[in-house]
Amino acid sequence: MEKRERKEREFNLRRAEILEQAGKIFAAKGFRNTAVAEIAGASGFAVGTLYQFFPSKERLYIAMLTEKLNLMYSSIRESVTRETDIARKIEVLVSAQFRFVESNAEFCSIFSRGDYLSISNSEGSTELRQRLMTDYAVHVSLTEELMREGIRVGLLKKMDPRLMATALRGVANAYASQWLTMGEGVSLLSYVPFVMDIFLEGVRKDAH
Amino acid sequence: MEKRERKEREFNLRRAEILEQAGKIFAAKGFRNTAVAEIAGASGFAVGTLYQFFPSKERLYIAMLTEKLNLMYSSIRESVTRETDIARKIEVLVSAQFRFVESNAEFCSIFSRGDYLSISNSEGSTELRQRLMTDYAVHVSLTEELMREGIRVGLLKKMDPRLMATALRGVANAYASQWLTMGEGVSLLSYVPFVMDIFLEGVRKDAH
Amino acid sequence: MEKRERKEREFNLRRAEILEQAGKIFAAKGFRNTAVAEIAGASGFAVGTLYQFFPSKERLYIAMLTEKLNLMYSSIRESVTRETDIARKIEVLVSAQFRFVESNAEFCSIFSRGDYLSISNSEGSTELRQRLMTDYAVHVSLTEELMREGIRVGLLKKMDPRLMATALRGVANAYASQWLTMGEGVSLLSYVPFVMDIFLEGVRKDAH
Amino acid sequence: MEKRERKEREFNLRRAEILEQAGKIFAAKGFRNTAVAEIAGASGFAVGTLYQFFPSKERLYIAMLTEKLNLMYSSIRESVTRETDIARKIEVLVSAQFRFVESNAEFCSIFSRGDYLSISNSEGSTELRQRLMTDYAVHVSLTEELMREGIRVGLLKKMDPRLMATALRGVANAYASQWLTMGEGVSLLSYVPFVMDIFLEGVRKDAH
DNA sequence: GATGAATGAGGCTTCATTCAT
DNA sequence: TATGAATGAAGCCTCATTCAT
Repeated sequence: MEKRERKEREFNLRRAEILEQAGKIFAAKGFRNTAVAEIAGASGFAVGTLYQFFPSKERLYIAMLTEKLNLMYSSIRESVTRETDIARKIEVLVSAQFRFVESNAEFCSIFSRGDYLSISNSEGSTELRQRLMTDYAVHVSLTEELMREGIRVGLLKKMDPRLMATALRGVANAYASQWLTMGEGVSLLSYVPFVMDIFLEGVRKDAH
Repeated sequence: MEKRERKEREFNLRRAEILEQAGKIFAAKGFRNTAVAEIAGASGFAVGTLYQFFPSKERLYIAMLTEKLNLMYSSIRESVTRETDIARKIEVLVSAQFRFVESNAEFCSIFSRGDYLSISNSEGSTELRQRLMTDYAVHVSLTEELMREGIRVGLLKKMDPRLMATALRGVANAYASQWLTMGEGVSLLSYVPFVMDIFLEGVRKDAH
Repeated sequence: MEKRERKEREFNLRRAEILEQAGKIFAAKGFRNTAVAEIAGASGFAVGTLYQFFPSKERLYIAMLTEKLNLMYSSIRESVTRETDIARKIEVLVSAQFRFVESNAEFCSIFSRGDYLSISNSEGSTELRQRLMTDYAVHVSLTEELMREGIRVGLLKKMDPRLMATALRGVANAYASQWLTMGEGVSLLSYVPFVMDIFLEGVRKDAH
Repeated sequence: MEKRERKEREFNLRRAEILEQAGKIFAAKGFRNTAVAEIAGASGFAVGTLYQFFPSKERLYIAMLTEKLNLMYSSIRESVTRETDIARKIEVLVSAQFRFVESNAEFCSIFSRGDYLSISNSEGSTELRQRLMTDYAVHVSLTEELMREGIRVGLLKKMDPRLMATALRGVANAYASQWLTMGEGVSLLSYVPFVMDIFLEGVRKDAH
């Protein structure tokens, strides 16, 4: 019987539609300023229907955040894996992030604004924090791993990989943030060379 | 008659106490999750009393944010002005920020979380955004100005000063953020040399 | 599908029930002295439910006032229109008003007390004032029109119709007010002949 | 020792000043919409000082109302007593009322709006109602007495004096109300002849 | 006696969640 | 299964009254 299967597909489609709309609205207005009714309206369902997909506003928020974030992390991981040269790997780490930010500007503003910590201090809060932290830690590990490899192969100087990783993320995030708020017509990707140049060579004038 | 003077001093003391407590609680729970009654309780006043110092929860929030931020900006500006060497100026730009972050960890987490955008879409919202933007723009200008001077005196290579300034802020903020969340026992200030090294020299291994 | 129709009917029934109870309580205690929770309780709904019918306490008050007032005005107008003789028209103007007052004693006490001006000086206030004034002006016009016609057909003496209309309303209102406050067992309608007699003939003893 | 005397005079002056300002503001905004602080400000005293003259907002309101009302009643009574002719007495009853309304327009609008019933249903309410009723009853008695005398001396036709009194007050009040709301440049007193004419002769055209 | 800052109960309104249809 | 009206707890703010100075 394929009925169950079709049902499940439909269920997932609806669930995705809700998450899609929720992402937009949460991104635009923040967690507390967003009413469940609004998300329901935007996704074409009744309020009560939302509660058949997600048991609470909080869990909907958490689901939206973690699923989308994991999309970003895995897309970055994939891109990096595809490269073999360590210099290219590092560059791709940045460009993959930038590509995601460009395609998900609204969503990313949640993080550039930190709204993800707006949920109450109840149980759910710590759970979300945990999941986000864990996912983030994985991403950080990846970056640090690349630094370590860079040192091993003689591309990078000897330095605590964690310090280098933090710096790289800092530069990348700064450009992403600036692009998100000031967002001129330019593509964020066009900044990748500058990120790499500053990160690798620094800004001091060469002594000749 | 010095009575008025004493009154005014007392008024300011109480106002400061409220701002102090409000800063802590807002930092911990965000704007929407913080109840006015909670701030009142923490600062030892009745709810109604708060409203003799601030006409609304929103204005209290705005006052807290802008006053504290300006404290940071002006302390940074002062420190920078005291130096004459451009390399030192840049270093002090970072260390002064780090010093402020260390002394105001809770407060700074508001920004590392972006909660400052949680206030409603009413009039106050745009006003706050304006003030914050303006203040921030001044700080950005200062950084860019230092970059420009660095180029002029031959310390920094020729590059868009804005790109360099963004990168510097990115690296500094990344270290500050990490320190805020992971906060080990180490002083944030001890990272200044690493920031400067990475920013100026980059992380590529020297060819010898 | 008649479901929507039934829903609408139910909606209107509930709305009417709320207006009914609101009318009673507002009449008894005035606008400011009446708590929304009280109306909710009296009409058997939760507080939040009221706000699905009326967007604010003020709008509920305005709705209650204007809808009921228009009921009175239109019932008076209808009664008057049904008559042809001008003397009868004038008499019916009074008796229709008295009949309404008898059936809506509580509501009318709002006006005999002027509570309708208790709402705040905000936007809503002027709007209500406008609507009431307009509706009232229409009623005054009707009365004056009758006076004018009375003069034309030779029933009434030549005098400013406005002065006569004001006097007639004054006498009628005085009886209604007295009945509302002192309200003995007698019907207010039984006073119509006295109103007419005094208004038409005056109280001076006939010279014979 | 005349110190006590001077004190008392001062006390009464201040008390009168407060009542004066309270009258204006209550008249303009109603009981519930008027803040004690506002009255204090207008009369140049601190809030706490008001409470040395009146134990509560409610009692201040009651004092203001009853004292001013008694002023009106007694001025009317005096004027009436000064006349000997019954026709003149009745006319003076109206003109004295009109004169008071003209000099105390703001205050009178309290009654033309019924705000005097806005105070809470607690103890004070019934007390105020009682006092107002009593005072009003005295005034009604006076009017009825005049009617009775008018009948006795053959000026008025035989009719229940109460019905006549009510009608007279109705006509007078209607003109006063209209003058209060529409208040053109004309003096209210100029309407006395019309009141008397309509009341005594009615509006029917004389058969000739 | 005069002051006005402090108090806190009480009011209006919002909105996440439930449940009868 | 989908709906959306009903619920009521919780939040922000006001203001009559008190009391330390």
